[in-house]
Amino acid sequence: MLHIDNIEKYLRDHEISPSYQRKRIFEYLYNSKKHPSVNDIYSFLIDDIPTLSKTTIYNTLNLFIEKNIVDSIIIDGNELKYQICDSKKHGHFKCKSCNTLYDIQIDFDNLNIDSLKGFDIHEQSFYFVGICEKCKNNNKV
Amino acid sequence: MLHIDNIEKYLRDHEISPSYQRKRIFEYLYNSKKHPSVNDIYSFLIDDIPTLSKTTIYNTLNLFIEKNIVDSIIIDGNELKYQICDSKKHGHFKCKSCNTLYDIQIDFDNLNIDSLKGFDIHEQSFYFVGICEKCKNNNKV
DNA sequence: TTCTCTGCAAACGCTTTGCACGGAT
DNA sequence: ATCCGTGCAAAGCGTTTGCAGAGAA
Repeated sequence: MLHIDNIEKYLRDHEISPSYQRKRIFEYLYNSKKHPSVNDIYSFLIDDIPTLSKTTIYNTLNLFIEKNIVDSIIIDGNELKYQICDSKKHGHFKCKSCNTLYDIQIDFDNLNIDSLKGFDIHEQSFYFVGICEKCKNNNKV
Repeated sequence: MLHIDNIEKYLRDHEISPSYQRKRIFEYLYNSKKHPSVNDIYSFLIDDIPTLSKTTIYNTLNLFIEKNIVDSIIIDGNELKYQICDSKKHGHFKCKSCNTLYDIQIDFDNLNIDSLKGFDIHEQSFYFVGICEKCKNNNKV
């Protein structure tokens, strides 16, 4: 797991001038165990920053993506989710019942997929949808 | 690869009354090597069926999905792509250069991912983005 | 007739764009 | 004074919904 002890420095190191909004958005992403959407970020920060607009969140996230410190993922097709880039590649499992998005560690390097021979891979994504163990036990789905 | 020799019967067998539009949309999906979007289907069929509307394509595809004969996939986050359901699970590789979407055969059963133990998996998706061999050779990207 | 299918028009939700104000340097 | 970040308002785009007319049985 990526460890950052100084967000302001981290942003500067990635050529991002650390405005208050940008720091708070990054901080929320960094501390979040989930993979928040723009609305999640907005709902969380609006109490602290009453003037905050979603445009700023979109601007900021797109800047972060451009500077390669944040990734966007899409599971359902409705809204984008964001997460701090992590060198360790992982996939996702989305529980249909509780809507939790779990990180799934996958050893991509050992996949050895024949049909990918000769292709340059820049990005990869792997996800599952189903029912998580917790919901299976609680709700007997 | 799924083989269907009578589309009308295939639709009836899946509780779908085979209207002309539905047959043509299914036929296009079935013959298409790509994974067409609604716009792809519309562009292809509009010459033959000048009254065709995108609403009908959406209606039809959603009906097909409901009846489990078509899957929708999303790679980029902008528009949905559709494909005939195939029992053999596969992933996708999207070439950034030529925008081709390749099917990638993956042995999902042998993945043995520890963190998925105890989870019920209903859907799974696996994709890569990068440069395909053809584009590497042609354009020396 | 009755029921289903089609397709126009409008609505919807997420994201982007245009632009002007305000703060920092 | 200049530059950059912010945020309102509007536009954009893919998809869904409302609804009425056409067509099948």
